[in-house]
Amino acid sequence: MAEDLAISDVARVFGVRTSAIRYYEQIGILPPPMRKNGQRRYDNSVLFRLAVVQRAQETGFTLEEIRELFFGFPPGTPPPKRWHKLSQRKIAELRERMKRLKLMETLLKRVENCRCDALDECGDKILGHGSR
Amino acid sequence: MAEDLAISDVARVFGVRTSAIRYYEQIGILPPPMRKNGQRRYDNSVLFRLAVVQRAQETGFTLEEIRELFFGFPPGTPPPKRWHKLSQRKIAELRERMKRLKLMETLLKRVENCRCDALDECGDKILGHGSR
DNA sequence: CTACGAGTTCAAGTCGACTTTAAGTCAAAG
DNA sequence: CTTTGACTTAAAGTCGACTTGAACTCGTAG
Repeated sequence: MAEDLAISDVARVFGVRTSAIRYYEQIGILPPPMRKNGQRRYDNSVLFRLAVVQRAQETGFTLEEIRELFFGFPPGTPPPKRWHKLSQRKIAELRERMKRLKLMETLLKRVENCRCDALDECGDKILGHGSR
Repeated sequence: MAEDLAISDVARVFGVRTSAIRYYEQIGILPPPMRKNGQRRYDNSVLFRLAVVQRAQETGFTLEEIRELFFGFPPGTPPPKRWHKLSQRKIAELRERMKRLKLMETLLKRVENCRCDALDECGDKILGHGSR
């Protein structure tokens, strides 16, 4: 297995800039790695860690929440429990956002059928007949 | 009808701070109103304009796009045509975001059933069995 | 020896939509 | 006359996730 990765190697694997890796270290999401001549050298454990980080990001977690995932629980708390707690919150958030997106879509469709002459009048009508 | 509104009146009607009104003027979304003793005085046309702005915002347009809506078309372009052009883009964006949200939800649910011991291993599994 | 590329640090910049702050003006009330 | 409250301006601050820039150090190639 690959050991002794330079920061640029790690960055390349995940398609991010080296500055992002340093940033993650700075905010405490990646542990400070060992150094060779002052330069960071990573072993492949960082790859797994970054995989979790990236997937969690795609899944909609902020970096703050991701830190919580790693360090916000008493040591020994099993991962499923950790994920579970954060997921609950997140899923609720997602549902909320979905609802708002759907509302937007309806509004946009309604506005597409609008036939008024003045923009301001137009907005007034939409506003007047809004769904709440 | 109400004329000669102070900035605080306008702000109160729309539930925003006066600073927001000045900001809209600054970025060219509201026209500079007349002044009385150096202070802004609005007539009610600003109310219609702001109604459009607010509704457009709720609907997911950025202020930049809203300016485009007002000023980005040859004079005389009817409102429906204006809305139509922007809506097309926006609806596409919305669909894209919806898809991503749904993906997130599936991922979260999958991770809830995860039973691994180490967070890193856990992420690895999710990553390895990701849907793309 | 010198240049090169890749690494380092710390501070500052970016984006969007505002807000906050500091310092000043004005009219009405006490 | 002084205070109060609402207004004015320009500039700086906020949030999140980074990026960019300046100035510096390394080991290696020519």
